[in-house]
Amino acid sequence: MTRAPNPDRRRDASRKATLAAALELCVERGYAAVTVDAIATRAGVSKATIYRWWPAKSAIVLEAVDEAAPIPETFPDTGDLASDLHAWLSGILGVFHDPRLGPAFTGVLAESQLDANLAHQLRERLINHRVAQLDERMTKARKNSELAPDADLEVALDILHSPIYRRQVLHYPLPDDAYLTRLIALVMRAIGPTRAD
Amino acid sequence: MTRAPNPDRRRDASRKATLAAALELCVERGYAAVTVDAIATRAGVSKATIYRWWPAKSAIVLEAVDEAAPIPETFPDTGDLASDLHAWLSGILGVFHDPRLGPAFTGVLAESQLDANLAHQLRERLINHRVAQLDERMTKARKNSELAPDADLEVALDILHSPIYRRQVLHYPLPDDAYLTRLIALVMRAIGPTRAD
Amino acid sequence: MTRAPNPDRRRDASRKATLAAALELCVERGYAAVTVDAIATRAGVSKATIYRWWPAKSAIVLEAVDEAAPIPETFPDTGDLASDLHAWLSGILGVFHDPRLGPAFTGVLAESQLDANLAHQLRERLINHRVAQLDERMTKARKNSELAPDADLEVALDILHSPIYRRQVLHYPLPDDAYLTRLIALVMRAIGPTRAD
Amino acid sequence: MTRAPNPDRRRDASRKATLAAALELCVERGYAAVTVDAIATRAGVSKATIYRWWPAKSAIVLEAVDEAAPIPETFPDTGDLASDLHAWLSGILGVFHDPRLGPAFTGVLAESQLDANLAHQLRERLINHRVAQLDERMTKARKNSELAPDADLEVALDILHSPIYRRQVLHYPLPDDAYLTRLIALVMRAIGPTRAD
DNA sequence: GCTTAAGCGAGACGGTACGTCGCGTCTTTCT
DNA sequence: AGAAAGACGCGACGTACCGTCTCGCTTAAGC
Repeated sequence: MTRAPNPDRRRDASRKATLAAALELCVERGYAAVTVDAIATRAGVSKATIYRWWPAKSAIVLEAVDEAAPIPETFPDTGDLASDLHAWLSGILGVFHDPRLGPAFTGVLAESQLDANLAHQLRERLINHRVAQLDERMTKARKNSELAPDADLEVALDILHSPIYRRQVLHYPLPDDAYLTRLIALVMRAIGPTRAD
Repeated sequence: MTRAPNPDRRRDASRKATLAAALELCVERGYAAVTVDAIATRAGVSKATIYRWWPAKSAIVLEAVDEAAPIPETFPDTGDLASDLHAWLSGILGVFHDPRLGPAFTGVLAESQLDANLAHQLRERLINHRVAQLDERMTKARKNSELAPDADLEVALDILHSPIYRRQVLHYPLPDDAYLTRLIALVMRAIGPTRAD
Repeated sequence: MTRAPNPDRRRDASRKATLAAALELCVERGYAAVTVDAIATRAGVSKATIYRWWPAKSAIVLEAVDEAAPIPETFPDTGDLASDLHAWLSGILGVFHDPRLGPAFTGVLAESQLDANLAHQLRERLINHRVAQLDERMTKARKNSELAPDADLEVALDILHSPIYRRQVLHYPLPDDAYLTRLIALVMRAIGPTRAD
Repeated sequence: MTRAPNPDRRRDASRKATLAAALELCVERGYAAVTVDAIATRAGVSKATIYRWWPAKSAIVLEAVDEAAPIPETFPDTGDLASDLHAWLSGILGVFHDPRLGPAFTGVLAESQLDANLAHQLRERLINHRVAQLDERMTKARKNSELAPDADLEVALDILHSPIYRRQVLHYPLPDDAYLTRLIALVMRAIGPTRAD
């Protein structure tokens, strides 16, 4: 039984070096080809130290992505919902296209599918609070009559995000701006303010 | 260079045993924990034979899923588009819930995300022709004024499928019937013929 | 370069606890399975402290054995050389059979074989002065005509001790009393005074 | 549970390369500093293969020494027992002094002390049958009146071998020719033909 | 009695070897 | 020639110990 280590005594330099090395290696070799050994060597950190603080490669990369992710966790609010949504979704796509984060994030996403625990971490650290913001904005919009009073926000929200994942998983090209515009248009047509004006 | 083997002399019993073993093991241990060695042992087939005919575990499982998948490749056409869509999407979800296929399919899907080639195979063998059918049905519906003449079918199609994938990847619960109903309602509101103004 | 520590300020409780822990662990797990970490934990002493005062596990155990060894460093002299030798050799065997010291001593002995420095320490601290006593006694005996005047004491001494080591190394059963008697008889026949011709 | 491998299918080249590498590395670095990894690398053999056939480094080195040991398993018989013994013991010492075998044999010997199983192997493969020969020769000599009829051969045999081990363990210089002569002289004086001629 | 420098317990760390596992290739023998 | 059996080289895994280190805390000597 290896006792739990004391986080207070953790050396932050090793932690940072590990996360940085993980991201770099994902870029250079692709997530699947990255090994914990390679991360340790690149970071100048011992494997024991890595395993002391992370259970697996996926956890390292997840934390690295979380830490390095462009922070926009607050939803834009320009008053124009459609364009706010566009900006928001563009932001999400930005992570996939980011040369430094894309390969890493893709890898974690793939592994999440086979690892319920990792998926849980991923949702907690990267997804849920951002989605909550979107939800809030939409709810407010519905109150403000920017949306139909009976708009099914839950489904709408799902719809807005989901195509990114399907395309990512099946290696279809990710949505571009034009696609986003059409997507948002379709959704607004379904849940926009009742056309009875 | 090992010459390509002659498929005519291939022993079909070995092929079937391999595919069956692959599916069983995915059920028992989960896709990630299945190894080619285990498949070979379970199937009573030599590893050399397996590698003669498949490049990797993922290819075996993909073929096994393809072969065992409930075949409904033809789109239902009851005249009621909404209910046809519901049936169709239920069918897709059936593969995920199928106790024999679910774990295997999930695994291939996950690995596809990291392997462009596998994703290509997956689309070719399991996805594209089915989507084409859906596309055809929708196009016909638009012609028949079951849908708005300017309905953005490409996006609509995407939207209908995508939530399954997002939920699958992030380990959210998969859509149930109620959700499908709401999803289809939303889409129909956007592209349905209603706009009788 | 870490400066040499000041022995005056050394905490004796830590030293004793370390030596005791080392012996206990040798008994419980066998010398080979004892680790410095385990000694430190058991003794409630930090590893830094251990390495401040000892270079390695072997040195700790050697010191522990030295300290705990039944002290009979003075050679018995009852006038009967044969029985004195018997008593003496029994004493040596006692260390091997001592439940508290045996495993530890065995371990140090084994490691000595691969570590010239440790062997040197071992001879200095545990062996040489005792052998010197035996030597002295034998020389006196030769002077007193208890032994032949031309007795080859160096070889005789060697012979008396050596079987213990050979048996120890090769895991033959250690000499028992009967064996000692025969051994001493043989030696006395070779170097005893008998040759009254 | 890894099933036992089939020795018939074993690749002899790998076996030989492993044994050779083990011996070389013992010479270059000393037994203690040799690692299984290093043996594998030097031999161009995988670690898995090594562990398939040997349980530990010590077993490899033991087998290597056994295989490479100068074969004289037959006891010389020139009619002159003393000189035969001298030749025999010189032969044993030769293994310790052999630049190719010495370090390896020393290492196995040391480790035997801590590993009853290894000691058993060592006795079986290298020691017992040779000692049996010596025993036979001595018994014959006693019958032929080259030795006293009541000579205690068991002890005598022990005595002849043992000093080598004691000196080896404690890093005293190994016996040289002069010492052997004196040792044999002493033993012969004890068990030689009764001086009443 | 106050400072200060050492010893100390705790335990994280970089390193290195361990013994195992899975991959994809190969060799042998049988059919 | 295809296949079953399974040994092999490779390389990553996750663990264990080593000996060093950094951190506060204690503790005694010198002011």
